[in-house]
This record gives sequence, structure tokens and C-alpha cells, in this order.
Amino acid sequence: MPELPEVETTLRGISKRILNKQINSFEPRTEKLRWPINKNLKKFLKNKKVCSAERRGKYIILNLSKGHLLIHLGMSGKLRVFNKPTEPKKHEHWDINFTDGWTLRYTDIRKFGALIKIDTKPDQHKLLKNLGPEPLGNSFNGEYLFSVTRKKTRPIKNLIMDANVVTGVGNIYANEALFLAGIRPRKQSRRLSKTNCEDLSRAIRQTLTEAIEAGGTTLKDYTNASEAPGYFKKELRVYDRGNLPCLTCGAKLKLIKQANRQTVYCPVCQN
DNA sequence: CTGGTGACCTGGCTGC
DNA sequence: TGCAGCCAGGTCACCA
Repeated sequence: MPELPEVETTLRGISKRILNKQINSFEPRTEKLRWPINKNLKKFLKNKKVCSAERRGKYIILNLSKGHLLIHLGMSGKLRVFNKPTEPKKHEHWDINFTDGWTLRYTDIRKFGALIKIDTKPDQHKLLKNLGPEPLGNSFNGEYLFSVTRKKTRPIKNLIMDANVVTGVGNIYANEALFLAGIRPRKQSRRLSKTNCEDLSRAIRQTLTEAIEAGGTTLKDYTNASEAPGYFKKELRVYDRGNLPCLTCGAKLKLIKQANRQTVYCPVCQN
């Protein structure tokens, strides 16, 4: 799925087309995505205005004139906006139609995404309240990473993919950032030095920033709000390159499995 | 509390 | 061609 850069790209793409607009109707075409879609959502959204839109980790939050809407893209979710009426195709699970004729449409082949109505403060919602710091924010740095890695026995890759430690780093960018920092994915978190933590926090920041600038990564089917692919794939140095030569030293990249996810690293460049 | 695994769902690819 | 089996950008819920 979309990791943080793809969610950010999506948010930027839809924002200008939905901000300050009034919702005319909500049309769901599925009972449930990851969770059942609230039966009152049609009524709840009717006539509400989209006041602002923001991202928290991989979640998109639409702040409405009253209440909030939480959107997660799961593994295969996409949002796009258009103003020419189109017949919804298979896997196009819901539309939010605005009074000016524009539509926000959600597509998700695997239905791991979510659409949730929130009445209270969003940051107190159970899906958001335990999230770790934003990797591109000021509170995420080497010092923070050093403090959270102490006493942790799990591999560093598993740790940085834990949304409660730092939110938004998925499998692609975890692999890439560890390569950039020269750290083995299986290294025990508590064995990272202060320098390792500085390097890794910087690598995560750099990898995500570059991916956002490239419009995200398209592996198979990610497209942004205007259906354009992301261009970061050509920058990937280890992800999806198992057994191919390291682009830095030529050594054969190792392919292993961690927590049921594919991990690729260079046995020479990463220690 | 920590850490590991199964489950959710569909489609594409590989290999027999 | 057909089909079984495996894999995929996420992460919650549950269990030891």
C-alpha cells in the first residue's frame, strides 16, 4: 500500500479539490471495508463542509464543519477526484459528492482500508491516540530513537515499522532507510549505538522526503489523486531487489523474511 | 508490558 | 490452458 509518501501525495492531490466544499451526498457501495461502514454516515455527512484535511501517519483526516472523517487506504486503497460523472466500476466502494459537482471516489481492491466517522477529538480516537511521532516532525530524531531502542530485543526493522514507535514507515521505506543508514535489519534494537540512531533517523527522514518529492512509489498499481503513478521506484536501492547486485558495492543482496514481510539488505554495506 | 502470528481480501504471477 | 499455491504497499486482535 501506500506508505507515508503515497498518503501525503494523495492528500495533496485531493485537498485543493475538496476544501471548503459542501457535501451533497455520500454513496457507499459496500457494507464494509476493514470494518463495517457506519449506517448513519449518509446522514452524518449530508450538508457538512470540509474545513481542512490533514495526515497523521498513514491516516487522512477530514475535519468537517461538525465532526471528522478518518480515511485509511490499507494495502490497495486509492482516492481520486473528478467532476465528470462516471459509472462506478468494481472495487470503487464509495463516493462523496459535493454540491459543486465534484466527486471524491475511493477504490480498494483488497478492502483493507477504512472509513470511520469520529465525533470526538480525532487524536483521542483509539486508532490514533497511541501513534508514535511523525517521522518528518521535529520530535523524531536520533535522541528519540536512541531512547526507544534501549532494552528492546526485537529487530530494528520491526521496531521502525511499529506505528506506535514512529508512524508511517512501511516495508519499502524501512528497507531503504536501513540500507542508507548502513544498518542490518535484523540487528537487535538495543544494540544500536547513538551514532546508529542518528544515522537511521536521518535516513528515514531523507528517504521519505525524497519519495514525497518524486510523488510516491508505484510498484504495481499505486496512483495519485489524478491517476498518475509515482516515480520513486527507480530510486529504490534494495526493496524488491533480492539476489540482485548491490548498487553500491556489487555484492549479492540478501533476501530474508521478518515478521512475515520481505526484507532485503546488503551483507557488505550494512552492519 | 513485549513480541509474534493469524486474519482480513482480491488479483497477479509462477510452476506443475 | 487450468489450477493450486504463493505473494503483495497494512495493522488490528489475540495469544503466549
